[in-house]
Amino acid sequence: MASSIKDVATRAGISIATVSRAVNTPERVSAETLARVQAAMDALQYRPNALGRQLRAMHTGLLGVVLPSLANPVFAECMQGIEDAASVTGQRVMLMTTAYDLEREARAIETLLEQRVDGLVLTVADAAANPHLDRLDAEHVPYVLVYNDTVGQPRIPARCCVTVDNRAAARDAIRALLAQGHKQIRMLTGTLSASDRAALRHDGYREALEAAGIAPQPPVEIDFNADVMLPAELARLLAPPRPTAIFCSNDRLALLTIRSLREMGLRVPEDVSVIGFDGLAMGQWLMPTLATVAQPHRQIGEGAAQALARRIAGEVVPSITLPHRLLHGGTLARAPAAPASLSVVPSSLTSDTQGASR
Amino acid sequence: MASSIKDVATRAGISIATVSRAVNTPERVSAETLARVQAAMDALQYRPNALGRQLRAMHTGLLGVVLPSLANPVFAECMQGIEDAASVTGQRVMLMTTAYDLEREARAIETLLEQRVDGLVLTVADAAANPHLDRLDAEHVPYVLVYNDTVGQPRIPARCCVTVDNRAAARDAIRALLAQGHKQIRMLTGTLSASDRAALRHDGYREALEAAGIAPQPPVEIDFNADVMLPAELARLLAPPRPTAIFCSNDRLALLTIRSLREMGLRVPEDVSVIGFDGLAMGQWLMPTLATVAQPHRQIGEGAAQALARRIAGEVVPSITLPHRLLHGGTLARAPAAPASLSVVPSSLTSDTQGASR
DNA sequence: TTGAAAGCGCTAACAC
DNA sequence: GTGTTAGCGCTTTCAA
Repeated sequence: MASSIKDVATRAGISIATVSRAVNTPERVSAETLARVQAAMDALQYRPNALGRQLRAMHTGLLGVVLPSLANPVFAECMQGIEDAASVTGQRVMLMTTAYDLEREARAIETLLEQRVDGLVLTVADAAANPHLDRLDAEHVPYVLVYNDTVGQPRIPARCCVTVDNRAAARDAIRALLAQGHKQIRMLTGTLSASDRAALRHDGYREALEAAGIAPQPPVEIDFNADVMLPAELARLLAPPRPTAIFCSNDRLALLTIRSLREMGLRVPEDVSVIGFDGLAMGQWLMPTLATVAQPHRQIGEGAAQALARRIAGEVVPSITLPHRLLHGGTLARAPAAPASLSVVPSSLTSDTQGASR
Repeated sequence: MASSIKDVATRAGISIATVSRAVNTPERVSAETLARVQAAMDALQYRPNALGRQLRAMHTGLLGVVLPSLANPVFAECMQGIEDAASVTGQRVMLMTTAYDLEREARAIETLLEQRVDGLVLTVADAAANPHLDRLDAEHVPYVLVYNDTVGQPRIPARCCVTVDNRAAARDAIRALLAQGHKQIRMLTGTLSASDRAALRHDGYREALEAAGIAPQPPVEIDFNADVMLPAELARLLAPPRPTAIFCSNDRLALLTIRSLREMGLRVPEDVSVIGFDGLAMGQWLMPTLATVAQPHRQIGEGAAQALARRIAGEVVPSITLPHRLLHGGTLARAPAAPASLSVVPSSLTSDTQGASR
């Protein structure tokens, strides 16, 4: 049984109030008593009980974090940023993951609020249409969104998002492709309707192409969690007019694409250029390095924790748009004079069903 | 101000005891009062305060997690496993990261214990020589280690580790290399003294080679966090007798190695085979896929959470050794008849100091 | 089936 | 500089 303030008081032969002062405001305690308290605390291995303190104080110094999954390095890095920033100000962090499941999201928020976190950092599928956020607003719970991007959207009141400018970032990616002479640029994305930022990235894709006088092809949507590309999907991705470059809405998809292309005998970047989105550290360990639009995940997390701290303090905090950075990696090269021909239908287009059947 | 049990009681015209029962043991409350309590709770948006409950109950249902960093996908995945398992039993999870810093480790543990977590899951640099673990033992705090591997070590009492058999796993990696005709096999590792498991992997490397009648070369140690390989390190890695295969103590190092080799014109796996350790999901998205010894990170996390639950319940729980899995990826091929010659000293061996100077 | 009351560990207002 | 005491929100005896 852990010892309490009472035990310390008894042992030091003083009142609990003085022990409390010794712990929290030692300057208001005489040197002599302070020493006695110290001795007692050491002897008893006293460790203040945060629960008692928090119950009394009506706040906890706890931040609740609700993210889809740590298996995605994007969120893992962001979480690290949150933790870093929180630890600087002595806040602690409670994490719950949701796998984008609305019901788990609800439970997570509820649990965190029962624990009386001072505020929440969260990522949801679509921030403009999330019932839980409406409730948080109604209950005046301080919260900050990460990655969700409602900045351009008309909302009153606006939600505090810490994010990059997804649309502009996507435009930059496409422009980098255009600058290398690419005209046929296809987009590969996770389910558009399931992610506000994916939709925004698609907008950027369209805009950049249209500004260049090129008619964008419809994006190829594939299941967010797949770790193989189905033959049908690959076929759609390469359907005529054969693309010389592919813009993927995230790095994971980009890696998957590169692999699929190579398996069917296409060279990256000689035959097809590929650019991703996220800037996973890992992409830069590869050879060739992955061309991508890097998001400052760590800073997104840190920024969110800081913004949240201010919201908790009662400030009105606007959304924060952090700069993205185009990484001109080795998977991006000049467009080939003529698209590589696929004389033979590669095996992966016909027989790779077994690997894909999970 | 959030409403409390007292508010609900007042509004429902009953005592707080009955409200408490309505929440926790509704079967002991008459249907009629239950309805009244429900109505009051809804009207007041009542949310039970976990702090009060926990203070009273003398346990919290909180698990403390202490890990080096979530930027490392190994720990991120493990953390996801912990969270998954915890959420099944209604436990919640508080995370603190340490960057392997002993002082941060101490603070993290202290903070978590002040919050009265029921137990801890942690990874430390060297479990056999960690002062904090000794204190946890002395205070009878339930805890479980992940990745740390003291299984083979004589210790009384043994610490509960959830891990793979690092030594055997390394042996398997080397055997796979031997089976492909490799005779000159070098090992690349992070600082050996800083990691009990790296040391064990090195043991496995030595053993497997010696069993095959081959004298192992000393391992090449490089800074754990570097994201470029220094020319001097690369030179040591390739020093005669020129290796035809390289065993890296983790996947990150393996990726780095592959990149460095390719930059100097060596082909992987044609000239040099590379095998890693960890089984990062990402390694399988690459082309060629990374040969590696996969650890079941998710299950390690889940297993730890479950083991911890049992320790909290008072059981004595032995260490758990989870199976590793050899992934025979594309970066591993038959040894070349003669090692590739490096006629010219590649530029990366002489001039790449700028990239490395961070 | 319900209520009164004690107490979990702590802080802060107030009195000395 | 120190002590007394109320009370944060909750559960759980014990009585009724």
